[in-house]
Amino acid sequence: METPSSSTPVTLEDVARRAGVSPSTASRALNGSARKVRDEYQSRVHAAAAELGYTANTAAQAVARGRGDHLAMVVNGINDDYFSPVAAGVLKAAEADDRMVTMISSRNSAQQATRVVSTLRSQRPRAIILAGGRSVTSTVWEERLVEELAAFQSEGGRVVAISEEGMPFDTVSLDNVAAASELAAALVGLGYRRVTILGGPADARTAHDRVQGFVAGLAGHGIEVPPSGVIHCGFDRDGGYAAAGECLRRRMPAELVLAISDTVAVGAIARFREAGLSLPADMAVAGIDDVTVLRDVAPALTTVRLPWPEAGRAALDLALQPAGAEPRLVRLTGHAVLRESTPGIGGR
Amino acid sequence: METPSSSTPVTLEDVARRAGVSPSTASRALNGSARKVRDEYQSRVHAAAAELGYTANTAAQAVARGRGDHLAMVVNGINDDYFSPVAAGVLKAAEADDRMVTMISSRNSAQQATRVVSTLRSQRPRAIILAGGRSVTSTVWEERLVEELAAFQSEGGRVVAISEEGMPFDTVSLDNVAAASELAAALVGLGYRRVTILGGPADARTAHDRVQGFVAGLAGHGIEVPPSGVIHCGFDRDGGYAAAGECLRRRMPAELVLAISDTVAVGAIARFREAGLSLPADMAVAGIDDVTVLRDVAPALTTVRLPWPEAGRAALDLALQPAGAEPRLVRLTGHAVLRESTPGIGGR
DNA sequence: TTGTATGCGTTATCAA
DNA sequence: TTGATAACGCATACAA
Repeated sequence: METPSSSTPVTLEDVARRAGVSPSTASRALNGSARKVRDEYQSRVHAAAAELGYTANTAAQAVARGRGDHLAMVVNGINDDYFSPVAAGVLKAAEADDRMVTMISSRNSAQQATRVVSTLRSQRPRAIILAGGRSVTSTVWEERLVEELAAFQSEGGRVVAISEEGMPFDTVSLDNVAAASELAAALVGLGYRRVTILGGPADARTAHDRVQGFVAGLAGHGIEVPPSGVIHCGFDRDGGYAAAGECLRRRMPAELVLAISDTVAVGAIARFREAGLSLPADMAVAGIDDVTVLRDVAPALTTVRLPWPEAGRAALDLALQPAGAEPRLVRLTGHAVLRESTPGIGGR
Repeated sequence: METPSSSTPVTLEDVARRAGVSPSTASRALNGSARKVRDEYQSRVHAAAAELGYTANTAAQAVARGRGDHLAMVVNGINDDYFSPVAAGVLKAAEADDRMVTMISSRNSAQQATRVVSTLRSQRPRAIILAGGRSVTSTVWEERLVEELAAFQSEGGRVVAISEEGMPFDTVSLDNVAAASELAAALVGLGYRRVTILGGPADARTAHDRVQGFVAGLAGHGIEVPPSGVIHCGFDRDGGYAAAGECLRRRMPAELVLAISDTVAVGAIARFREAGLSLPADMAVAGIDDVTVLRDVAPALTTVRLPWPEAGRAALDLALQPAGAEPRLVRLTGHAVLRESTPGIGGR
């Protein structure tokens, strides 16, 4: 209960001395594993620790044990106040487990990601969680990234990737192709025929898969999307805004716009509205993710609900399990949620 | 360039041996401060480090130096995919500085926050950033929290609070009273007279200040808000939704609803719409924060733009400076942004 | 079960 | 400038 106005942290030795036991006993009583300490000592040590305001030095523990106990996560980038659903999912799960997670942004670049993983590695965390961010064709830097992660793993760390499959690590994958495909199919069912796809960055794996899913889903119902029917853009609101502008400029004959994400969809909606279109009457728009912050935009956005919280949970669970002989794969799927932004077309 | 498939991290000693120098020299060449190493050794050590793929063990450094170099941040809570603007601001600034920040949620409770700070303390971070979350009347747990933080500071750590003033630490404050007041005044200028306030949690300091600002701003123009004109609710979308429901139930004669935050406002909008009201014709709504994800809700939300990115930057800068004799205070202000959700009333 | 001694990877001290 | 040596705070193998 003391708040020493002095300046040096209380150490385990201080506690031990106060409790009249050896440092090892204090260690076992406080942070040790199997309870092998006499009840009397146990309580005396705890009392001493409380009185002194002792807090274990996790850095020292990490040195002694060879590895820390916290998680590290690499996210793609940080856009003002919108936080990637992936990151939120992991953070939420970590919150439930009372775990700390160190976050760092890869700034949307595999090169930076490599640097960043190297830095992360120096923290000796229990696990590194890599959230999204791969590109279609694996670049040199991406190979270096995998090497760096593999090195971390071979040192005893755990690595788990979220989003795209194909990395030699435990992976939680959201089936982007299936998600996009299901959505596309559902919308064809509502009568839409002429569609334009807002495809995000051409080299981003997630975006690529979703576009592919859209195309496949449409093709399954006899609708072909010409290459010109896919407009590439940034993966955010502004990207969608710009792409919608492009869509208008080209006077594309679309009655439905399929965006690779909700945020892109929202940007598109803003642009269309600015152009004087009335939504959803003049143009239907759908996205993917089911970002809850956007539940209340008008018209309510048709989307695919992706189980981000579950993905975060799964990633954490994988991270806490010891590594298996083979990389594990947890595959999660989403489902289309049809709302006002795609009321359907009477026709055909 | 090697990726050892073995299992033990490369240590400084390995590097030193490889370079034919002592560990001390290697340490100085790689992580040391003042350059006092012969050029030849310098390059030999760096070469060896690169060849071996050496990464400094920050945990060990933290032990040796007595303190780590990363930042820790306590946020209020994590709501699905919406991330507090404060946290985003700090993270963004950290991204620019290439710094890692360990995040942990206080789960909206001072008691948990105390626990959490204790945990954080054990990491021996360079600084702890506390984002919001204080209550109006300081509770016992809040006192404990301050004690805990003070202890951390007296051990050489830095503490900086964001949001409310009044803590004995360096603080970045967003003037909530002024923000709310300015908004209220502007809206009175648009002709609104009958207003209901969606006030958030009665005991949350930020919410309290904003309500106070609303009341003051209205009072400045001769408009009194009776106690019944303030409806308390959760600090999130669902809180706003519920409060708007309450507002309808009580048949409050409002023409304008002032919400303490954009998310609360959005919840309210959803509820009003559900009730068949046409916005903004039947009801004007305004919030505070200017959350960019919500820029595109329809009708566009009138709000107060708060400089969260700047706040994050300022907090980081304070955290990196050595502590001063007196707690520093950086005061930031926001400004009202009038948009479609409050078109104004011709009247009076 | 408890204590002693040693080690973890790095930095700081102090001779050389 | 460099290098041996002693911390740093904690965990653990081993002996008691």
